[in-house]
Amino acid sequence: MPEHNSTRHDRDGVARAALLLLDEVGLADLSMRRIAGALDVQPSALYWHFASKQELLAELADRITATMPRADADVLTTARGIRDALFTYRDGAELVLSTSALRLGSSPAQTALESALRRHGADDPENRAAALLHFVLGHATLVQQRMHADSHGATIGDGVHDITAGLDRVFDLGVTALAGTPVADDEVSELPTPRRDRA
Amino acid sequence: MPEHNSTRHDRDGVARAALLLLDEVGLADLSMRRIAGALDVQPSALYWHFASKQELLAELADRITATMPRADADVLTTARGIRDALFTYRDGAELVLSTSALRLGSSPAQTALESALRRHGADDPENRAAALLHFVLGHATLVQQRMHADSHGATIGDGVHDITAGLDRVFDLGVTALAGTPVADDEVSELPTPRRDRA
DNA sequence: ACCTGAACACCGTTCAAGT
DNA sequence: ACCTGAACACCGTTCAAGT
Repeated sequence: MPEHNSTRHDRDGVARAALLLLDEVGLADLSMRRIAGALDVQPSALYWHFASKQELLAELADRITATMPRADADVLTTARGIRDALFTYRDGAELVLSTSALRLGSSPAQTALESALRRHGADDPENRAAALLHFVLGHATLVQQRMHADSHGATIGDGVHDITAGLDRVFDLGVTALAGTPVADDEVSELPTPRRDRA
Repeated sequence: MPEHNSTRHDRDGVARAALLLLDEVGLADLSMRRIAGALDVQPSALYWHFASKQELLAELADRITATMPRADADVLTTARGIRDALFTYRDGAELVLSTSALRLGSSPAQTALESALRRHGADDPENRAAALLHFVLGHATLVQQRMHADSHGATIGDGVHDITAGLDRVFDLGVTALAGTPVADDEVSELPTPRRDRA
């Protein structure tokens, strides 16, 4: 059921319609002509609001990653927040990955990871944050593609549960390992990390 | 300069031409019509060898990942070998990532990582291998896109050296962290679960 | 076994012209 | 400020027909 707006549109409206359509049809079928159709408008009309499809996709990627988690969360929670933001829209991870080639060091996601790592007392927080982001993007892209493939592919038994659970374990293991062991407790002047003496 | 073969082609020849063309024009411009043109053939001729473009791309991805490193290498060497295989062709990482949604647990890359992890004495080698592969794919995709973006984008000074070097550090840090600390040396005999009593 | 020729239903993008 | 209409140079895929 199309939108049928008799009003004219602005940049925000176009982006919102495109995001809705992305969730319906997926990235491969998200054409300028389809977006125009959803807005009851000629394809050429979109080029008043965006210079190119690439620019429109970049806007969508920015909107997807704009939903960033609490600023005071720990590393695992922050990483999960990023992953879940990518999961909010169909093919969100692939879209962000395709788009985030530029501006590698400045994304809000990487910033959030970096400060969480600093609170955690990890060494080399900049590079660790980058590695963590690369892992999350790769992982989320693969998981999302697999979900899509399973949904209309040959489903053998009910292995879906096991697969999803297994992938969640892979995610937690990856994030935990990449967060790193905090540096020696007595070296951290400002934020004394809890010592593990409960064994 | 096109190929100009007057002979007919087989599946292997089509795949090789496509791989060559991929390196020249990149994934976005790798159309069936262009591949056909490189072979001096009508586009429809390709459909005798491959059922769809998707199937052809999957074949290319398989060929890219078929170059796997020595079977007895350590984890870092194995991971670097996978990354370098992805770097062999333009957009190789993106292509493999797009294609490897299916058959997640059976790739030769993951198998190589898993046995390297076992030799390293890491715990939970299956999930670690998966996490490692996700990281390598995400990292390589981002690096490769950035290389492409830099090559015809706004280059500020000579920051390319620093960027590449920084990304290499991120890669090594990520792989090392994901490889995990080996379990205590004297516990590794058969497989008795290690008790952590070294604190 | 391998390819041509023609067709079908699509693409992104540009640009004069309308309101 | 926002859109139409028409055009241009492309896509992937199918299918009868050729050799």
